[in-house]
Amino acid sequence: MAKILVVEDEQVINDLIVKHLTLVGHVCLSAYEGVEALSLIREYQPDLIILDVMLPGLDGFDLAKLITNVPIIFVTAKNNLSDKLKGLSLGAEDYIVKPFEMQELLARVRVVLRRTKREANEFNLDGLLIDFGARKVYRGGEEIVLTPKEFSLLETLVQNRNIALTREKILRLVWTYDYEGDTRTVDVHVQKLRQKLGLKDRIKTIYKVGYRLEI
Amino acid sequence: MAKILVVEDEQVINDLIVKHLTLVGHVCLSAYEGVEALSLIREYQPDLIILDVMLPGLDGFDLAKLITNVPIIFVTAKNNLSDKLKGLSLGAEDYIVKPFEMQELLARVRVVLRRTKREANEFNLDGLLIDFGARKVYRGGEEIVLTPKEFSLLETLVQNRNIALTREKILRLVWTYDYEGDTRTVDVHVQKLRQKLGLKDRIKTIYKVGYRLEI
DNA sequence: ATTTTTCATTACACTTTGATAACAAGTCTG
DNA sequence: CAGACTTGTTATCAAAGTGTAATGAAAAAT
Repeated sequence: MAKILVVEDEQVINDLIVKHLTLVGHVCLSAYEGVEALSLIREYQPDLIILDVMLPGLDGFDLAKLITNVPIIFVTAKNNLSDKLKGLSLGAEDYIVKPFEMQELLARVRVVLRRTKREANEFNLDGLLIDFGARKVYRGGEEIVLTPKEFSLLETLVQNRNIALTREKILRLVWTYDYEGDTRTVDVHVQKLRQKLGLKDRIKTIYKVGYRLEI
Repeated sequence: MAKILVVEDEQVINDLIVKHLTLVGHVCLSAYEGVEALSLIREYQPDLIILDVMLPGLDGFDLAKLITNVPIIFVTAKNNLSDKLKGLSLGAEDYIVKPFEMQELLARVRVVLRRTKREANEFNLDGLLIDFGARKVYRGGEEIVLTPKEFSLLETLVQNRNIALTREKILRLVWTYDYEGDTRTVDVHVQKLRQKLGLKDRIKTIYKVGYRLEI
């Protein structure tokens, strides 16, 4: 399942959370204060952090500021609006107030993991399913076969969706960064994508600039 | 800025939510029951749905099952664990219990949008939203189509707002550095911007000098 | 080694842009 | 306030950009 770090100074609660998470199949790590948590994060790169706000020393909010790229669910005794806002604005995926039912925590963990996993691996656009792991694309269960270059182009368009990409930037991202070819090459591949995927309206041409995938 | 659909049968609450979301720059749609919501979703493709669980006819949970690809924040009066679990398992992005503080709702909306949309590089001027990443401009949700030169000119005016720019400087910034054309070309493009964007009063002419965007 | 696939390039039709000219309107200065 | 100069506004058309299909070389698969 997932590697989850539980940062909570009260040992009883920490153990309880770990026990439940382990029961549903996750691998857990415990930390009892902020600095310890930081080194565990660096060493083990957990998939999710459950983080108590009230910690001795470095508190949960300070810790959250130092973490990027790992989803966080805050846990706190304070049912206090400004703390909630603070947590959410620090990039928390969720916020849960003690006392909470263990079932609710588990449900929220499931949601966050489902989301982060799915986001990393696949993308849904109109009726089109893009599987980045397998580098395959499906429409209504049927695979649409893309060549490697076509898939890479689609991938960078999706990663930079709603952003205008110049042909030069696309060349650097999809081809090698020192590619010396014609920028018209990009055009031809974009046409292929539009045609194969039926994304005529989604992949917009920006005259004199490049292309943009609009979602 | 995002398109948000508010599905809530109590008009007072619906209006209140819409009011706050609009104040922070979103474009809102209201639905007062499930079937109406469905057709609005199909027609307008909102970026986010705020969905009351208790609805006449088709309820929030049933509605959620019919929706894919649009994030949902459930709103409900029931602070009831099994309902929360049901909502979260149906793929809700979040779950918020009445009575809630409007600030908390806004914070959760921000979190969901940050996650789904990725924050863009935007600038707000009067009712005008300039998205530099996408190279698009909106007024009241409607896109105003600018040509490449027009957008570049707008960009440099914004970057140098409240500074008087000579025509020569504008030529160097927007056109090529060694552009050999007439400075009257700048005038024509400035007129186009004033006309398209309704910035007659904002883009000031400085007699014998050039132009300045005043904010 | 032969066949198949991929993909860069070219060519040509079609679309969009925007520099310029020409005239109208506005602003300044003596 | 009149003339000189500056800026506003509109229309036009050459030049530049893009869509698309075809071609053949290079790479990959068989």
